[in-house]
Amino acid sequence: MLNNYNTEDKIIAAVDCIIFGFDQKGLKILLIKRDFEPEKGKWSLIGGFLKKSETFDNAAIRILNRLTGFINIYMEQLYTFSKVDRDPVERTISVAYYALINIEEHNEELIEKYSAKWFYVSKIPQLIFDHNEMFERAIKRLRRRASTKPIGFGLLPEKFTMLQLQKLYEAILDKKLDKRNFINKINSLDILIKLDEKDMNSSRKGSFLYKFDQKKYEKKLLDDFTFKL
Amino acid sequence: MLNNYNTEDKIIAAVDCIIFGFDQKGLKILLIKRDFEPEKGKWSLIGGFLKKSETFDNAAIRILNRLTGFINIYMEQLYTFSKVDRDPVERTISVAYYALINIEEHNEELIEKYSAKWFYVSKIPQLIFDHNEMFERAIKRLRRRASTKPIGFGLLPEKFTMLQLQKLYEAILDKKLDKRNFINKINSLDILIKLDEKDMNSSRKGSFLYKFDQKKYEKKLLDDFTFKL
DNA sequence: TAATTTAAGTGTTAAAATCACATTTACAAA
DNA sequence: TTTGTAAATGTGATTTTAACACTTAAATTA
Repeated sequence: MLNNYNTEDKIIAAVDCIIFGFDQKGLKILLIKRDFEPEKGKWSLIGGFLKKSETFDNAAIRILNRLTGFINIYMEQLYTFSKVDRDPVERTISVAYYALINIEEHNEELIEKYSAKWFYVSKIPQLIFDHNEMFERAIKRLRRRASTKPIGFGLLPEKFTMLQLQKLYEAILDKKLDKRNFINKINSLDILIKLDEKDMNSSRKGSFLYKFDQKKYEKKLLDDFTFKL
Repeated sequence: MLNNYNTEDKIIAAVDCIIFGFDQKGLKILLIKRDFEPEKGKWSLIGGFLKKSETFDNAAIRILNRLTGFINIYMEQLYTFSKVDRDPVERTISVAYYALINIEEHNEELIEKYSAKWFYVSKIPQLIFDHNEMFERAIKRLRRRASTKPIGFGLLPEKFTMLQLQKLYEAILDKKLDKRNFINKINSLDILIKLDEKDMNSSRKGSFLYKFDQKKYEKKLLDDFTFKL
């Protein structure tokens, strides 16, 4: 005899995404002005509801894609939030994800269509529901993760300078780093490709561009290598 | 006008607990023989369903308490599993938690009542649904967490010897540690209280017992102290 | 009560990683 | 060709980690 769980409560499950981006001035997240009640007009994370036929990962990708147009970005499940009254309309649980995107490549039109806006992480407004809590957890996780896995590269353009990379890590880790020590450390990891090209925007001398060497990194992983910054 | 989410899918939400314990021979988890279909008779994590009126944390505590009688133990949300067909009966998502308990104090009767059994982590049988995957994720998390937070103490009796503590960390981290280096390291953290008592079971000389000094640890935390093992 | 047995307790040294720090170089613009 | 600007580069001091073996305390037994 199959038990059919008939007596169990059913609830609505949502997904919310903390989308990180990075520009010269620092780390940001993408927020939207909520266009429906409750809390219409307030700032909110990007979210949506789970369909019966998909996983939370699927839902997160679907939702992120709808807003940004991106299809292949770093995304990780963060935590599941379930305070009973977190959504005033109805009992809803929400699985939060965080994503890292290259801010230069996002789709302007979509951003506009959804009245989305980038906010520096030091200036996040009050958000609906428990979204501030979600953000706090996300940035904590990002800080830990970025110092043990090379996920940060997802926030940069494909080609970047050492200084950009350093500024990125300074933004993520929220502390100043020493230039020489940083470069020495990165070089010792030996997971970047130094290109012949230079970025001539920042100085007369120009600074060399680098790429992250995904293949080399994966090969090293097999050899018990750990990224540690 | 309040949107009421009427058109959204509703699903059943479950909680599953990976319960860690520790004895002289190593790290273990508590499993039960499932007494209802589907998969009746197979080994499974301890689980239950989320009620509309509780959070996942509440549900996890309730479920754990029903089985072990414990009320105040280290427990942490791990990950949310949502493969569409993970439960063959019905679409169900499950939030996994892991808990650390002092194996000596658990309630024998309850264990028997639920046909529960301890399994060494190196000898976990095939479990129902995606429970093996849950276990793998739990032990990975435990390993990381135990080396940055002093959670391991939850697995030991209140008073313990240095050797017990070392064996515990060897079991968690799954590697041999050097006795002198381990003691030096622990002592340098300065978060244990050395008692006047000795444990005379293990040797003629007897070995001193220690307690974890929660208050001192918390005070140090304020001072930007990090546990690192 | 002296000798034996057993695990507990204890420090030092070498190697590696981290940290602090200042000058030279390449290039464009004037 | 001189000047201005940011990029590029290396060394020594300090701290942390890792390897390693003998002495001590106490119960047991001869």
